[in-house]
Amino acid sequence: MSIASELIRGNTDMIILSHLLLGDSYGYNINKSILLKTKGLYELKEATLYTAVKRLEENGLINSYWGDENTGARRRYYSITSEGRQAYVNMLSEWENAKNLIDLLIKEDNTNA
Amino acid sequence: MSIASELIRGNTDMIILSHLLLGDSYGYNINKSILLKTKGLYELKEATLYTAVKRLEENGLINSYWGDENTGARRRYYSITSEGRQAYVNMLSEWENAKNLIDLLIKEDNTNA
DNA sequence: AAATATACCTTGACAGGTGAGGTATTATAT
DNA sequence: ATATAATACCTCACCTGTCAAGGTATATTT
Repeated sequence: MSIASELIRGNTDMIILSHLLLGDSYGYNINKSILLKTKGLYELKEATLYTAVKRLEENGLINSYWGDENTGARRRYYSITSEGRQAYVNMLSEWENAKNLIDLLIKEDNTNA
Repeated sequence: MSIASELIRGNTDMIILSHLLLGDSYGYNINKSILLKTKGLYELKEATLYTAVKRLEENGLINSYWGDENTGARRRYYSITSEGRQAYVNMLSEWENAKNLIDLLIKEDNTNA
């Protein structure tokens, strides 16, 4: 696992939920979107992505349904639930707290014991 | 594991190295210092701490030696190596990148596909 | 006909974190 | 005196999220 992944670990669910706030989407598209937004700097590995959406659905944060494409490969679409929206708000808050905590712990002006 | 811990995961080494930049220290003190700096909001679990310093030493980022206390329990002191200093700089940079990447991915103004 | 892109999924292994357990010394409260 | 708490170290089995490697299937491009 790359260093970046090791640090992004634990934020996968929040990232996926954030994407679904904009509208229903499917796995492949979620990943392409991440790749686009980060200009190729980051993408979820497929196994990570499908593990995550499975976990999110089991936890009631998203629902899924098969799309009715006439052409191309079938797609499983995901939509965020109201529990998912609430969980997302909490995750955002936790993420802000974690950032602040870590930054506090690596600050230089330690009037330290 | 608390939610905060899941997000702080992967930053343990950086946090410990940051503390050792201020001078040699020992496990128990590192943890008390973290508790102080965060005003009780966060502390490393003992198992996490001792796993981390073992890993750091195996990787050559810190050295250790037994203190010569006349009283109280024995203490194993740790000092950061030059490799450790270099690794710390890299970790700081990785952390900034990870923060930016995650924040980018949860930003609201997604002109999104 | 072969390669690439789209699109899904599972399994085994790995790494960091942690609960629960252990050892030993010293200080404090009962 | 003695029990409790604080200081200080350590290990092991387990959990969780990640991911390499494998698989299936359709459509498009070379």
